[in-house]
Amino acid sequence: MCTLCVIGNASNDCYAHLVPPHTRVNMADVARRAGVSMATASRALSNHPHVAAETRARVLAAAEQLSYVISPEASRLAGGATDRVAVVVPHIARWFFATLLEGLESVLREADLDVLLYHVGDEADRRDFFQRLPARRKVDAVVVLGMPVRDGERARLELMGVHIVAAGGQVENYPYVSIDDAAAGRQAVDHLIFLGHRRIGMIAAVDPAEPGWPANPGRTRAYEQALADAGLPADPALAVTVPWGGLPGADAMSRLLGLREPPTAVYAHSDEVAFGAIRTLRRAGLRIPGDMSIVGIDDHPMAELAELTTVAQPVRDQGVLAGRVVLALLAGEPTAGGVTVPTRLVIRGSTAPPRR
Amino acid sequence: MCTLCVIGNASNDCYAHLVPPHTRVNMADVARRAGVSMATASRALSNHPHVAAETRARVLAAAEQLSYVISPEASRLAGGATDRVAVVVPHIARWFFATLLEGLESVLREADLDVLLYHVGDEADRRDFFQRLPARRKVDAVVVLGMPVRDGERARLELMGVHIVAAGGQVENYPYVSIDDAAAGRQAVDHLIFLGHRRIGMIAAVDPAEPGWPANPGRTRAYEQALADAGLPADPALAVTVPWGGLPGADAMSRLLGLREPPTAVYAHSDEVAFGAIRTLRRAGLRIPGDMSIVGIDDHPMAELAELTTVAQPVRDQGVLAGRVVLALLAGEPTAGGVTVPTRLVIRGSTAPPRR
DNA sequence: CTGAAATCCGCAAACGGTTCCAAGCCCATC
DNA sequence: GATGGGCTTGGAACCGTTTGCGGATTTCAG
Repeated sequence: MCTLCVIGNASNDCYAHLVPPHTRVNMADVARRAGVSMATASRALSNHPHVAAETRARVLAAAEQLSYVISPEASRLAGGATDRVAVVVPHIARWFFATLLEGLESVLREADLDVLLYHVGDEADRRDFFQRLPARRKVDAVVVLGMPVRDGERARLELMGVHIVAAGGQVENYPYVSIDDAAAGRQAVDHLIFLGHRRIGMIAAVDPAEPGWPANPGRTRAYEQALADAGLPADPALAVTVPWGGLPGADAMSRLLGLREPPTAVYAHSDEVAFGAIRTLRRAGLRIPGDMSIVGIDDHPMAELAELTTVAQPVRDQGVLAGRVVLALLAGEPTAGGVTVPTRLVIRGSTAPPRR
Repeated sequence: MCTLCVIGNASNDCYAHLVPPHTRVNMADVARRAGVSMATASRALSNHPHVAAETRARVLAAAEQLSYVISPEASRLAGGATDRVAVVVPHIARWFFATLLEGLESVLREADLDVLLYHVGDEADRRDFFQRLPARRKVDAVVVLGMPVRDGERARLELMGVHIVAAGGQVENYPYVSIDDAAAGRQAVDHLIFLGHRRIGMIAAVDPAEPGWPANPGRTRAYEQALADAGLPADPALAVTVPWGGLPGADAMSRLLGLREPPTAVYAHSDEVAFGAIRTLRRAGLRIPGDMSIVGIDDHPMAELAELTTVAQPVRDQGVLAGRVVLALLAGEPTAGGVTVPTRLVIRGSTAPPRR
């Protein structure tokens, strides 16, 4: 049955009772109807202790009957929380960030917190965001998704005076949740080494919107380290860095194929980049994994369709965990400094021992 | 130079002057410093007319020096707008919706409007959203992205008393921006027919979160109509409907291949579904387009990498246009009832004349 | 130089809640 | 049977802006 319904309508699609917006009812109306003071009404509605159960019920009933909704502005102004959290993302449309966001939103929504979305893409956006702090005074917490934050920017952020949480990124100054990039990279490269590859290429990706920044350091270091640990020579020509994306990935693979002595396997920093690489191989008439093995990171949904071996990371979960951290912070509970979620190698059809 | 800077710091990375959050300055402080009343300060800050230029400048200067930020709550409470718009999406992480959102966010952000994100996925979410109207009293407008809205739900939405805009979907009751699905479908199917295919399959997709709803009617009708117009027989076995997604797409193609007389070409309602179909074909050892042509709709970024022929729709643009409509509505300008953006066939390597 | 019109500006009343403080009440304890 | 203490409840002071209204000042034609 419709929870707001006055007339006991049994249908869930009861829309009859809701008053039109110009008939704004406020807490005073509710209080009057319940025969209590506003103070009591306020306490009853916001679940404060020290309100007689019977009184609370009466207030709640009155509120329902009037289909009263609290004014968030007034509430906040008078000292309450905003019940809003800002989410800052460098890319909205990329699978990784969108999925992170989806997980985060779900737990925030469940806790009745509103999500304010801030897209901070290129350098201009950053400057604007951290300088103007458009979220200032508007939120109880801010979550930074998959995005490095510079020292100066951190200083600004902190001036907002709210909780800060990081997820899916390389920020460790705040409570964070992310994977261990170095470990993930090792899983990928070690797999290739285990298969017997000795000449392994790497396609590293940098954010096209932030060309100045280095590619993911953990994933890069993992490659170098794995090679070193296996006693394999490090050939700088085998490591190519391109902007993030499928097409650049395709280019990168072209460069690798143009080498006098191309690799027999390639480790890509991300699945999307790997997909591009695959296209180049297919166009070149090369077989995967026969002529070339390739492994990515992420386990993008398309990886399964492309039969791509990859290192899976629980993206949505990271968002969910970040949301829980926010909730804990808001509740004043102590939280662990950071959470690292595990990754795992998913072997599909794109990797095999090198042809001898 | 830093726009907030009091001390004339030439660097853009000047963070020194911002006061910590506990030193909250309010408009009274600004007014005092500028030597005017709060009323004048308010008018100056919100760009009202009838404020002497010199006075305004003085107020603005005072505000800068104190690094004052207006309290949105108080402002709203006293009668201003919320400067927030709710965006309702059925899926956050899918490319189509995320891209729409990205476009929308960019123009809203530019207009200094905040974006409140509401994920309304399955039936339970819908019920909750439309019943509780969690966005009520919180926004100046709501944008519904790529999502049908039932009549009863519309009634609820309208009770919010704010502007409503639809984008990327099949809603025509509000100002909307979308493609012509029927036309897009025709472009895809007509292309196959033009190539000489006479036995054409269709993979229609329904939202897995809303299994009760039909697949996109425009795209379905386009298929039937195109066949009819070309004088081709309509074989019901050739039209299979599956939940949206790559894996279901793969299943669908399996079913099509299991037919006594399989099609020579397949029209998929969306690229993602087509990708799944492609995997099945590849696993079956069939060649594309040699043994089977396939065309999708969307021009997903991956389509280029998969060499998929598809009907491109300007997704981001639809979001941008929807944002402009919101702005116009908020400004009180009259707006056209709806905008239909064009689609175009992008021929890649997945289609060719049937083998004879 | 004068008077009216056009601008500017300040006062104070909302806007819709939250919460401190104190008063009223009931009940158990001494 | 009085006293003390714990729940409940109401009164009222904010929270930080916007804005209608009226007074003050400037502008400009006559």
